[in-house]
Amino acid sequence: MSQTVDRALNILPLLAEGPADLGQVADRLGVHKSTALRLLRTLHEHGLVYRQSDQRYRLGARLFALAQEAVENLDVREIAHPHLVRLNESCGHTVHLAVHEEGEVLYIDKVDSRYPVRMYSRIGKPVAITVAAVAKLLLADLPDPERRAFAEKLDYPMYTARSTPSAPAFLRELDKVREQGWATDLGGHEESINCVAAPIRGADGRAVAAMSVSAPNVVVTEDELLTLLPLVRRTAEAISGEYSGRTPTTQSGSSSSSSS
Amino acid sequence: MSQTVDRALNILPLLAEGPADLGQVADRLGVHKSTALRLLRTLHEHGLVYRQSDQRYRLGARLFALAQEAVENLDVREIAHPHLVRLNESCGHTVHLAVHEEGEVLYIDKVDSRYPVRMYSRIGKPVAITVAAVAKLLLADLPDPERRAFAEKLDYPMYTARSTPSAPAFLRELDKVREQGWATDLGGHEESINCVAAPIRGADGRAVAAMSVSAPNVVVTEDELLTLLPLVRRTAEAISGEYSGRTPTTQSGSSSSSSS
DNA sequence: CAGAGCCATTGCATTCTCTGCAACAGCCAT
DNA sequence: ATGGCTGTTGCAGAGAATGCAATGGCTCTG
Repeated sequence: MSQTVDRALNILPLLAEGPADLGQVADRLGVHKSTALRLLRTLHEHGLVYRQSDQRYRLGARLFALAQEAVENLDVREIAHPHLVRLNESCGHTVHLAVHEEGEVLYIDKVDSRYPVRMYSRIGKPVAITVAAVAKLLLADLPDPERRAFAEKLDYPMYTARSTPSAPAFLRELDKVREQGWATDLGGHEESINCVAAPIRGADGRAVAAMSVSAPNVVVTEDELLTLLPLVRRTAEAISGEYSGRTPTTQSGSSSSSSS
Repeated sequence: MSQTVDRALNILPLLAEGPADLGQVADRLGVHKSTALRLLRTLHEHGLVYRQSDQRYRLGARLFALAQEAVENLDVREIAHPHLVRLNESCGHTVHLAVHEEGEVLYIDKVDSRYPVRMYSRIGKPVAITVAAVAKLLLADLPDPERRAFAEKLDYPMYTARSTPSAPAFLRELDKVREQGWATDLGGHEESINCVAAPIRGADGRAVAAMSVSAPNVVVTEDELLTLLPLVRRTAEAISGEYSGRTPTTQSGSSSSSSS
């Protein structure tokens, strides 16, 4: 809608691939160097772009701050977090919280007591939408025609032999998920990883988020993981209750701490 | 430099404060609603802004993805990470990695084996620049006049009684830090938290990053924490060596995994 | 049920901003 | 020195963004 802004914003994903100099940016944008320069300058002033010592441009620091503020403003996350922690404490497995946004499903929170390595790297990342348990729940909740249209547009990569192979299979799966009110991913994305998920619903009954517990085969079998289903569903229910205002919000939110 | 882009980008921090509707955005931007609408649309198309069900706008998902890619492209981080993990394994405390960028010092990595809660929330967040050990190291490395000018412009909030109170005190501290090649933060930000930090230097000797180990008083005393100093410095040295190409980069980088 | 009021949205003419060009400056390598 | 490479700036023209006013959808109210 706005050419200038459009061009400027196209620079961001471009730089996300790696640092680039003025010429490269101008070329890939299809504009004159001077134009690219001015766009980069504006981005720079806003801190979205950083100029490193070799004069090349990189994505800047403000981007982190913005992304962080964005995630902190998601009220579902705020409410859900203590529940996720509690669930994690009682079962020990990885717990995820995800939402549906603009055709993508992405993690907005995660608690993992065992593998702290690179934990943050998953938050904000779109999930494998055709296989992830949380994705199934969120998509199953869409109105019929929309769901159908969406399923048609998807790719169905075979991450493993148990991945969802096609749109019809996916739609069948969604029907089942909607029916039973919970979902699983049994090795559909990574051979050795299973998940159980339950939806979090707002006051109007629509799924606003979904949560899941994931564990590798080597720790618990599929059957053992399914044992946790009632607990997961209860947790999701508790969050739903609080989110939709039915429950008086047990205690106040968390605080923060810090260090250097 | 570019009015349109400038306006569009001003929307982002505005929305970071919380969701807003078209009218509010237009007002705070000082432009006509139709203009604001078109800007928001453009941002929307790029996924930087999300329109929630009540028609109000929020920061969008793409922001996460971008911030994530940005952080993954920071090569210091890539190289440092395994070292940080190893250090964390051997001492058990929180380990941070930070860089200096555009007048801010921010964490770009963190390993924390004990408190998985909200781990990610610290990454990308600007540190308390007047007290954090990593900030002292990075600023101590600036050329004299620049350092001086920068120190003058800072605020010196008294987080605790031991916070750096003023620019002169800060500059003295930086001199000391530069002298000794390492830094501490002893309760300067949070009464009960101490840190020890060491710089990571590139081939030209300039500090490209700094790392620290932090622990609360209740776990280890100041003196005990200082015991770790040699280990921290050795780790920083190892990372420096690898980053500047002196060391043959032990093994290859990491991979990724996933779940749902 | 009608009507008022609010908000988002659109078409259009005007105007102002952005664009691309060309010239300039700094840097490195030849 | 000199040529080529990069980033940078001034300028005039052109195209794009702007604000206005009018429309359409919605909810709240009488």
